[in-house]
Amino acid sequence: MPELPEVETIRLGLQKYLVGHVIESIDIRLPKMVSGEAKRVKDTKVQAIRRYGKGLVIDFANNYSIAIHIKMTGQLIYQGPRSSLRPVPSGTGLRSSGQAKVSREKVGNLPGPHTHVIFRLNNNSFLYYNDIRQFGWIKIVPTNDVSSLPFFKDLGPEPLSNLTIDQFSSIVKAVKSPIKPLLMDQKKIAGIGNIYANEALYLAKIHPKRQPSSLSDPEIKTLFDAIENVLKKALETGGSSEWQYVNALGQEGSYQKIFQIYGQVGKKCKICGATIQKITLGGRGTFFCPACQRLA
DNA sequence: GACAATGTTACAGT
DNA sequence: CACTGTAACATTGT
Repeated sequence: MPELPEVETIRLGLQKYLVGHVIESIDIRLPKMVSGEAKRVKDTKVQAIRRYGKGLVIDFANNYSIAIHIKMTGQLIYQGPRSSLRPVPSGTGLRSSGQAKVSREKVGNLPGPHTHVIFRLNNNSFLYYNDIRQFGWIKIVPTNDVSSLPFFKDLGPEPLSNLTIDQFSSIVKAVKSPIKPLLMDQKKIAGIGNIYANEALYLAKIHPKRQPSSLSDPEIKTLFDAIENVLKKALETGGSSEWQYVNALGQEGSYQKIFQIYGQVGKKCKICGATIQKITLGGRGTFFCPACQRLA
């Protein structure tokens, strides 16, 4: 699911296959998914792919950009020659070409019934935007305007790059909502969603309902480290493909195979053997070990 | 049929 | 205005 590790994995794929190429045509099958003038990003080179939290930005040489949010069920899938103009770092879960195993179950033939936008590129390749629930959006805007778009405007710091422990500590101490909704608040910290909030709190042995102001400094540091460890591990394994998520080549990640707490209701805690419980918090499914993650 | 599903976002209430 | 909590968006699967 598209949280920071999943969106970053997609970004690495798009960077590898799109940069340097040119969009020749854009087929918008579901107009409500797209805003702005599509013609602005035709016939100009893709320069870079950026990610902020769970948002993606494709920058073009003419200073226009495509901003994309795939929300819960969006997929961005590249089909075409796998010639790369720049290397992809290893250990990112993006399997090398040749060995690629596209998830037929999650992708199917393209375009499919949930393909809403099709980009055709100059090297005989295609980028498909699929989205079952149609919650996502694609916005074509001048590059300078991206940072003032509603989603990007108020985005908090990046947990894997510019978030410091001091900053995290002051954010935590200032908030009155329980700790789990805080972790998922994109305005406070960018990129953490329901799965990794659950996993990080379990790893840090902190109850999802704990009041942030009640956390000790060591607990805050432990949580800070847990967030980093969980997100890095998820990146290494290509993200979680519990539902629709696949990378830019249509391949699944494997982090869902090592979920410690998310979705594990009724199973035994691997640390203490207690039965994992599920509650609803902030409208989201919340999983925790009642023994390891105590409220008091 | 009821319910839940990775995420924002608009709205109501304090 | 700032903050917090809840429902809504649309579709699929159990």
